[in-house]
Amino acid sequence: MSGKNPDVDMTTLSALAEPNRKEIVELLRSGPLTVGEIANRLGLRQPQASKHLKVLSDSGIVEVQAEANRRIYKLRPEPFQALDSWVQSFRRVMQERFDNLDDYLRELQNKEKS
Amino acid sequence: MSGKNPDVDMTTLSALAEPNRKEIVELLRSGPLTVGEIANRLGLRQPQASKHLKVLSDSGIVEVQAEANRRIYKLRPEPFQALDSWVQSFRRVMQERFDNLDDYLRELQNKEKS
DNA sequence: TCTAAATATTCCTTGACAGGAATATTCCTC
DNA sequence: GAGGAATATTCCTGTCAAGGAATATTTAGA
Repeated sequence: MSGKNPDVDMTTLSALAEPNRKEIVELLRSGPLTVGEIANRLGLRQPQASKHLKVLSDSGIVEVQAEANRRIYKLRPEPFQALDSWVQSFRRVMQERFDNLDDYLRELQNKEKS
Repeated sequence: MSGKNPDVDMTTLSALAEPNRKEIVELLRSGPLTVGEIANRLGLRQPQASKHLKVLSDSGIVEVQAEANRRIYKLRPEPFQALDSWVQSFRRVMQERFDNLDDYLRELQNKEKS
């Protein structure tokens, strides 16, 4: 038909595919945080927190603001917008319309099992 | 404030975090395909294609329909819906509103650099 | 300048995982 | 039922990434 589908950076996905990093992202949803606070709230050791934050930072998910001794990390909007666009490109799949007979029959079969 | 945020299964993310698997998913966006077709179009060897499809299947991203000799794989809507909900829970981040002074000042700084 | 706090970095080890090659399994056709 | 096509599975190997521990770096303050 028309133009290309939106894409999402693999580094975004692989960064989010690590449990601790995903938790960091969830945590930062409510606002910027310091490395120490992140480590504390998630029960991580400081070096691991720093390492995970570096990965998140390298992938552009997070940005740093130096505040004297501390580094304040916050989420960046772009990766989430890109991820959103990408997922949206599957709206046809998400609609879950049963357009053809095969799907319809398989759905009937499933209902019979219950 | 109110209820909990939507969550997304880690297996969904880690399954998608592998380049070949993501390509398989992109490919299946246009419709169900056979293992052989998937392998051909993506330049994969059949066993690797099968293995990746197993991972995708285990995570619920994909489902199989046996058709005699062949196995037809197609996308399942649920993981994408879940991923969509999850990303939507970051809408505040995605809006990129500069609600506070800090952000505003940093934005000014960036503009001065150019 | 010395110290302490906050953070980043390095080195090491271990486990997970992806690819290659070979083989097993299933099903159709003759 | 023998052979071949399509797919799954197993075994092996190498790579990469995460955690632990130690150390380096930066900054504020006395």
